[in-house]
Amino acid sequence: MKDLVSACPIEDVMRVLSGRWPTLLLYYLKDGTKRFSDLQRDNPSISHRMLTLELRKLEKAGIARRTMFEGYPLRVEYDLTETGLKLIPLIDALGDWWQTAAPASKKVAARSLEAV
Amino acid sequence: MKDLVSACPIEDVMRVLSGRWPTLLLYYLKDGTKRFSDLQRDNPSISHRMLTLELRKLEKAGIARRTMFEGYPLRVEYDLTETGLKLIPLIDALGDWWQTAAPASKKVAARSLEAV
DNA sequence: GCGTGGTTACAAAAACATGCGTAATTTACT
DNA sequence: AGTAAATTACGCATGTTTTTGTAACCACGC
Repeated sequence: MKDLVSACPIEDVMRVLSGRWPTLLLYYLKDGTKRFSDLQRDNPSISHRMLTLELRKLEKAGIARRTMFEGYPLRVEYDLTETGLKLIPLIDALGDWWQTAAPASKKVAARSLEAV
Repeated sequence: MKDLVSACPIEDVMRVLSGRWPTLLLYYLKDGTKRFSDLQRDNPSISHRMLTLELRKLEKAGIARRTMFEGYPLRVEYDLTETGLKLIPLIDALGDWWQTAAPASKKVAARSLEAV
């Protein structure tokens, strides 16, 4: 039986941020409150199933907040918590690091291809 | 292995850092040069195969450097590149963020995420 | 035959996609 | 007026694909 909360905080962080979607969603949510359908439009390649699952994960981790409005058609809004907002500059720093550091090996080619 | 370059830098970064091992290996490599067997000892729960695969990934991403010495028994050493070293404070910042921001609710979150 | 750093083939698990169903109200069509 | 269809944010069942794990084997020199 594994440890539920690991000794290393980095392990815990990566349990939340790992994968294709979490940081991307952060990236879109930083612009402000978004509805489910907004996020779908922002990132058409995510399936609606993944979108719900990932949003729940972010919510449970205290990064995003989910607000549901009564009535039909359904309306649900998502935005970042204080904690989530603090995460943004850290994610950005990672992006910057990637772009500035060791450009040679990374920019193998200006390839178009599946842009998200 | 998938190509490391896409439209969004964050996507690229996470393609390298996602998963259980990359950041952990970073964490151990930051202490200095390590041999394959050192890393195995540092983190006994990683499988032999995963360790080689992850190390190759870090190498390919320009984060770690692999130095092989001729002769037997084989000797291979790993350490961080300049680029890799620059990544360390960013990873640390993520760890700090996790610990400082709403610590109580997160330990709960980490637990419930496992259940999912 | 042990220890080193690997590889290969195969199995298991996790991540992710696809398509259908649901709700109450509004719009559109006949 | 009456019916059909669209809307929204999901849940569920069932794929497919990707990642990770297991185990065995290789090379070599001592």
